[in-house]
Formats: sequence, structure tokens, C-alpha cells
Amino acid sequence: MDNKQIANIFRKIAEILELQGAIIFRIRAYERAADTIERLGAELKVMAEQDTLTTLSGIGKDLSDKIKEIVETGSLKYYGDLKKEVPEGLLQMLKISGLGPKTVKLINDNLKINTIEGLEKAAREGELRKIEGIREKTEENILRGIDLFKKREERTLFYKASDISDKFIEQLKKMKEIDKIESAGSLRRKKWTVKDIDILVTSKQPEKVIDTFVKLSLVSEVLAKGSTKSSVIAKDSNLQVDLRVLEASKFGSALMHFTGSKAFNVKLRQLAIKKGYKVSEYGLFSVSPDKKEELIAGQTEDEIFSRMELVYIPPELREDRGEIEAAQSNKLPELINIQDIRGDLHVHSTYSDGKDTIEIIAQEAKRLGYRYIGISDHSQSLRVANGMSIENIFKKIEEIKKLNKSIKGIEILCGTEVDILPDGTIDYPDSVLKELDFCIAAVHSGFKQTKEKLTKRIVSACKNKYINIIAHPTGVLWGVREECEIDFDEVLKAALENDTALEINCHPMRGDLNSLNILKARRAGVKIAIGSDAHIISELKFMDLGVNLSRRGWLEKNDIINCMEVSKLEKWLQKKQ
DNA sequence: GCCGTTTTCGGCCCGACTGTTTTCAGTCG
Repeated sequence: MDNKQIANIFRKIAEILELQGAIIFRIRAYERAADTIERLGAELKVMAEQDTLTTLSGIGKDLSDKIKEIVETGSLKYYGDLKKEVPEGLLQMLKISGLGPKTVKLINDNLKINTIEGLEKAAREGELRKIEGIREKTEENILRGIDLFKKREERTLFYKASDISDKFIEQLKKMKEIDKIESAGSLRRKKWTVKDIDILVTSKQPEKVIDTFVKLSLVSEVLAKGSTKSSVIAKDSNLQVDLRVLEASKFGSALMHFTGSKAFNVKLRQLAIKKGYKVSEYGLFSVSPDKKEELIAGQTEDEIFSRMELVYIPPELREDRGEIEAAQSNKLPELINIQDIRGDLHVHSTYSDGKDTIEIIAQEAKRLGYRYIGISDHSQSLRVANGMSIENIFKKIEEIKKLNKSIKGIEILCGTEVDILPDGTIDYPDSVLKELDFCIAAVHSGFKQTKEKLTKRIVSACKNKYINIIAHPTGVLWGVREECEIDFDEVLKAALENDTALEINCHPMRGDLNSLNILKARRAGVKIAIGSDAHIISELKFMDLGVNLSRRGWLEKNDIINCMEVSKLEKWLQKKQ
């Protein structure tokens, strides 16, 4: 069992305890432990053997023993017993928006309903309203929740959500009653996927703003409408959009609160209490011994951070991954910006499955301000992507030589995205690889191999002296394929020892590495390449998404090979040989 | 279930909206 699986067991336990009406703090203890485990760099297995689990925050004797039991036996008796007490369907019912543990339990106790289908039937037939505490309105809400549940994608990709958010903001900006407007939430933290959109505005006429908001043509359904807050569903997306109207004096504290993350907020509030303060969306308050509160900051985030004796923490870092501690000692990283990117090394041309010629790509890269562009077409075995024959590689090398003479102001590098075959060998012989400026290697088949085999494949590619970059290391494809199981620590070790960079693949479907793995790579000292994986020049802009992800993974300029100037990069690429 | 610079018990982050009540509980973020 790896850390993620153990964390999942704790989350499931928390859900079941919630249904059973356990005290909230016990439930939170399991959730907090799951959080800690998930963001942990080290293997729990090793810590269990060394008996150091209780040094982790939120893990005491009981949970330490439970982890040890899982590590040693592969299962947890307590969890097995607990599962028997609660039908799986009840856990499913919890996923319906508006339906929490208390109501699920109430319905189950009264009508013995334990599936979503059963719930829907009872709601349609008006059975639920016979239960004390449930009336028509609740019944309607449950039906609406079920409807949403059925058609909802769990999360929406950032680049789609940010598009929708921009449209709402554009419409709202037309209102003269609105002063400031900004999106918050995971969108502001630039998470790869988001659950909903939070928009904050300041206005002296909140009711009027809310009235206009719910009537926007972008809205398909109004979920809630109060005097300062409203929730709607955006048209054609099933994405929930929340709007909150605030006083200008509290905009900073509200922005901070609704940007989150939840874990960050909790940590910040605990820190506030230690300093004799209280922080909420309405501001930072000093609290006197007789519990009198006085507002001391709230208009801007800067002001609040400063009163808390923290340097400003960029939203992308607010995940409780050590950023608050780093801000206390002024050791936050200097995050990269899109302007720091000097070139893109992962681009496909008409030599494989790209839509544009090398010349067109080079011209567009130049227009974007890049200093170099690496053309990395697929290798021969990837037939579905029109992988290049060896003969074509030599044609491509010649073409790039000519183009480099005719196009000034940008350097075209000739590369490949070569397959790491299921037996761990590379799809072209060394005699071919050595003719190229750089080589990216990637797994494109045999994803279902064991963790050991997959890890070995990637490690052996790292060791190849012509391979500079491992592309999309975990193979995740959003909504299509989960991350493959690889021993990431082993991969990091091999990458570090052999001067191989790991890629952040910017394609919206990938986002691979994820931010936690990026952070691990940075802490291990492994270099990163950010590649757009563009198959048409309009996709070169995906670089933005990779920069977002890099910032979430704490990356600085020096961590990233395509922030190097071309001469330095060329030296780095040849370093292995 | 965890945790401790008033510490081994009694706290544990904070507030809006909704529905069902008649002062509040449940849910959500």
C-alpha cells in the first residue's frame, strides 16, 4: 500500500463516521491525517518501520498504530468492520449536493433507503415529505441535486473554467455599481482542475448586483440568491458560479478567505490565534483578554500578511505545503513567470502528427518571443502518430540546418519524442539519437505493466546518455487514464544521478507532472523541462498552463532547463555524452 | 482522534444561506 491508498482509507473512514454521527473532531482528525499523508514526501512504510509516524502533525498513537497495521498486513480491521456497518449506497448519497450526513441518516432511518435510485423514486412519489423535518422544498432540492449529480463531471479543467469565469467577469464589469472584481478559489490558485468558480466584487448596492447576476444570459439555473451571495449554474457547462458582494474595506480578507485553500486558511487562523488575533473573511481582528475584537486589517491581502508578520504568499502556493513557515522566515521561492521561458522543446511538426511545418512553427515561436524551439516528433513505433522513420530523421536534420540559416532571431533544435518500449529499450538506436540536438523519451504503451516494470523502463531511459528529458512521466490523461503507478522516488534518483530532466507536460489533458510531484522533484534537485506538446501552433500557448503548474510546484528560473539561454541549454543537453 | 510556552483535559476555523422552524440545525465553502 502506498501513501495515497492509505490516505484513501482514512478518508473513507471519515465518511462513514460522518454518517454514523460521530463527533466532528474525530472525523476531522481522520481527514487531517489523510491530508498529511497525501502531501508527505517520505514513504509511510519506511516511517512505520522506523517508528517515527507520530512526529507527523495530526498523527498520534492510534493513527500511527493503524498505519502500521496497514503497512504490515495490507489491510485495516477497523475499516473492514466499519464498512460492514454502512451500505455503500449511503456513501454515494453523500455526494449529492445539498444532502449531508444528517439528512441521509434521517432518510435511511425512516424509509430504509440506501441507494440514489431509491432516493429519487421516494422523492418523486412525495414519500420524503412525510418524514418530520423534510417538506416539499427539501424534496425538490434533493431531486435537483440528483439531477446535477448525474450530469456533473467531478471537476472541470482549469483552462475551460477560466474561460467561463472571464466571460462572467466581462459581463459584470459593465455594471457601474461594481467597483472591484476578482475571481478567487482554486481558479486563482491555478489548480489544474477546479470544482467551481468564485467571483468577488465590491459594491455599495449588493442587492442590485445580485439581481443582475442571476439574470445574466450566461446563467442556466439559480441555486441560491441571498442579499450578498448567490450561486448559479453556468450555461453549457454544469459549472457552479458563486458571486459574493462585499464592502471595499473587507475585500482583501474576503479574497484571502475565498482563495483558500481550506488547509491554508485553517493554518493561518491557527497562527492568528497564537498571535492574539482572529482572522475571517471580514478581516483581521485583535482580540483583547475580555474578548473585545478590533478590526486591524482587511482592505488588502498585503495588509493582512504584513500584520501577521508574513511576506506575501502568492495564491498558487497556498496549500499548506510549508509556504506559511517559509513566509515567516522570508524563504519563499522566487516563482517563475511566462517571461522567463526562453523556448519550448516539446512541439510536433508535420514530420509526425503535428499540423504545421517546422518553418511555420519557428516563425510563430519567434513571434512569441522565444529564443529557440525544439521540434520533437514521435518515433517510428508510434504508428498512430505517424512516427518518423530513420530515413525521415535525416531529412528533418537537413531541413532544420537550412531553416536555421534562413530564419534569423531564433534557433531551431532538432529533437525527437522517442518511445520507451515495453521492454525498456529505446525506439531508435544510439547511432541515430546521437545525431540529434536533444531527445525526449516517453512511455506511450504498456501502461498496465507492474509498478516495478514501469519504473524500471523509465529509470533505464534516464540512464541512456542521449536521453535528456522524460516526458509526461506518470502518463495521466484527464478523464481517460489515471496516473500510472511508478516509484517516483526511484525515478527522481535516476534523473538526478544521470542529469535527466523531468517534463511538465502542458497539454490540458495531461498536466503531468502534477504540482506535488514537481515540488518533490525540486526538493530532490531534479531539473524540469516545461513542454507545450503542441500539435498545432495555436497550442504553443499551453505553455501558460505549464507555468501555472510550475508556480504551484514552487519552481524558480534555475530549476527549469527551458529558462536557460540557448548556449547554456546546448551545453546542458550535451553534458551527458 | 490530536494536542499542549495558562497543557493530560477540554478545546479543536468561521460565517452565509436555506428550510423548517419559531430560534435553530444542516449544509456548504
